[in-house]
Amino acid sequence: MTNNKLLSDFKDALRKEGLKITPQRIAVLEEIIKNKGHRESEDVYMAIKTRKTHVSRATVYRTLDILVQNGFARKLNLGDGRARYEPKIDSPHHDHMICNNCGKIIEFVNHEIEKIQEEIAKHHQFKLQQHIHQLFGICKECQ
Amino acid sequence: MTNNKLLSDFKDALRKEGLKITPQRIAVLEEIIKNKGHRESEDVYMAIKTRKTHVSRATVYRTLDILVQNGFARKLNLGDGRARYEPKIDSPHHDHMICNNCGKIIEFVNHEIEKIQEEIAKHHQFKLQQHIHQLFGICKECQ
DNA sequence: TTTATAATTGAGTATCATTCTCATTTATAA
DNA sequence: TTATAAATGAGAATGATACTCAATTATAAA
Repeated sequence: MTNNKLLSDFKDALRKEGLKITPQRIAVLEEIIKNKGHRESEDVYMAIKTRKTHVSRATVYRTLDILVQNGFARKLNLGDGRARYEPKIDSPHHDHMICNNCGKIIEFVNHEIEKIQEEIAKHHQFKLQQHIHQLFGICKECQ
Repeated sequence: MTNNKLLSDFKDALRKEGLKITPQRIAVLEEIIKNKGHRESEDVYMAIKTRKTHVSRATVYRTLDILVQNGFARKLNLGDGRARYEPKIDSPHHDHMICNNCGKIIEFVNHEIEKIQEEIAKHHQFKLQQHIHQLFGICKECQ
């Protein structure tokens, strides 16, 4: 998926929701899909501010919410009090391994776990909507 | 494990750490092992305050940390900005299913997932220390 | 048992990410 | 071009948790 396609998808989504297409919203989308991954709101705010578009922290938070709500981004809670945002497009579902020493984030995918999860939910007649699966420890480089 | 045994274990742990045995610390332990599970700090604070021992929020937070550090309690991050604490004694390792509607917390155990997790970590030469595995959705009663 | 003292406590303040408020600005439909 | 509802931004509010420091207390030693 090209960035142009993404951009127009985002504009479509905004229209569909009755939201306006503003330079700030476009800038947040562009910053997020740069695919540096796992960005903090403050990060995104600073990057946009430094580069070109005038934006406020409030608008960054608001736009990140829109991105999450419309499936363009995923919001991660790594337990340190600061949310992270990653682009959701083109990236298959994955979970995260976080280094307790250097903070590095490694993505992992495991279909077996996904399957077992679903079985567990089913067994409890629980309608599974999302999940968080994070492994914390010390990465290869930090040992 | 009786509560008396637990109490004396806690006292031993405090001594071992060079910490003093205070009524406030004992009260926090007692409140946590009541096994209502998944207690918020504010909960614990109110319960102790209402019943008997004079205690402050600060001391509750400090003591909960001591309990976690010494393996008497586990701290949960459910993504809503308020930590939960559960007694760790006698309870086998488990993860949590959280109802997005009513907030109910259901515990689940799955050894297969634990095993796969370890394999994933090993594969990345990652030294696994803790993990978070939470399933969010709608519980049986809320459907 | 008393004393000395370092640890603990509590009240209130600080912090920090995030959300809210509301006056001003702007995108967009007509 | 205009009208207007939505969006924005600056700063204040929020809420959980951590910090500060003077007063209190547990405990080891006398």
